[in-house]
Amino acid sequence: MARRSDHSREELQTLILDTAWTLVGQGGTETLSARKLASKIGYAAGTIYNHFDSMDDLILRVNGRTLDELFAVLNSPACNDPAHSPVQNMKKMAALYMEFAKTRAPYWLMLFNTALPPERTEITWYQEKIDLLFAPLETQLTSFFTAGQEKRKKMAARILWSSIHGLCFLEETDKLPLVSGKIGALDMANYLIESFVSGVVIVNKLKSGG
Amino acid sequence: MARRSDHSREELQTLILDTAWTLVGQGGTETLSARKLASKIGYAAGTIYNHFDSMDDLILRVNGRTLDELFAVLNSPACNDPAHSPVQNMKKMAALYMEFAKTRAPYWLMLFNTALPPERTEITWYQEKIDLLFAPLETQLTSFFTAGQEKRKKMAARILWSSIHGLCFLEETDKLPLVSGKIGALDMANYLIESFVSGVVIVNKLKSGG
DNA sequence: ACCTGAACACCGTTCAAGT
DNA sequence: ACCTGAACACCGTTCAAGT
Repeated sequence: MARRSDHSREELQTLILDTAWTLVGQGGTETLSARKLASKIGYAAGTIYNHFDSMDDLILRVNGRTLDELFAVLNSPACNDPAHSPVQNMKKMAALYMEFAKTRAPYWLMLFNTALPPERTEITWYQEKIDLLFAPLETQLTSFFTAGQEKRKKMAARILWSSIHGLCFLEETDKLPLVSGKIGALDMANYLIESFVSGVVIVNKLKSGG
Repeated sequence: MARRSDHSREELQTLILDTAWTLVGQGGTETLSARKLASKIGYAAGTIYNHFDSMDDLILRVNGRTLDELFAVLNSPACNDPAHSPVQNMKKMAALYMEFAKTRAPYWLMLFNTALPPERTEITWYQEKIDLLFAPLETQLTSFFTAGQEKRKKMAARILWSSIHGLCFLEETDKLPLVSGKIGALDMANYLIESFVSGVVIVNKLKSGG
């Protein structure tokens, strides 16, 4: 059969992506298959390959959308409040991140369960989205570093981000052993932020000679 | 056909597990399939289900073996050296962990890409293996806490572990944006350990009234 | 130019039938 | 008691054939 006039090329492309998004939301990565997706939109499975390189490519696009949503969350005024201290703002960011992981679990899990393709260095749009995620945290950290400590500030942002992610990830996947009492990953993230920032201030003073 | 006298029940069970181990080592989780595994040991695919509940169960056993290896690494004298400071020992632990992640990549990745089954609360042997992993780190942290701060010490161990894992994970999966210069996850782990421990000491002093 | 249907090469899992 | 072979219900991906 020939081209169908139902949808333009762009329409069909976003229809596929939207439907993939819905399927992942319903049951995680496992629910997403080319055949299921195709039947859902009334096309043959092969048609998907006319609009996406592979299922992995499609998953990457879904992940891109998730990264966009995550960025919106971490950029919300709630965790960039001038009336609050940087530490308070960062604690809020951690809380929002963990809430995102819980409420959007299937998307968030897919983000980390899927490996980037080997030619990932060429997928700059994806790396750029990831880069963006670290910016809000860097902003909150500025007051603890001098102008000459740009590199250390970048390190601190990456460390905090990875650490909070690690806590969240191990908790969500039940790989973080419980502490007696009702202590969850968020309490630990708060403890981490307090201690790490205090420590950074000291270490910085020592390095700058004092 | 009937039971074959080639292998005893235990022999066949470990043969399956060993072969699964080899397959994962060769090409990661994707290389492991019931059919491939069965043909490799000269049995029908169905036989595997006579010795393991499912492929997920088998993967869990492989993960168990990985956890054992990881524990051996983190328990090595190299990172529990009385001649070294706790901070030095913890840095060594971080280095060994990251080396493990690199050299045993397929096993290490499988550990975190596979979700625990819903009845996980009943799989105590797995949770116990995870628990064990945190013990060496707790040991190194003892000197920074008083006897009454047991809970905070446990928190600190979990935080440091999760954080180092987070750094390692994001780096290994290319999700940690680079800092200019040759700064890798290990440098960040070292920075984290220094700063966090310094911070913990201060925060503890404040809490105990000073 | 694009869509289909069928094909290819795979999966996990179950189970009657056989010894 | 345990193993097989075949079956069931799926996969991702390709591509000649059709419009």
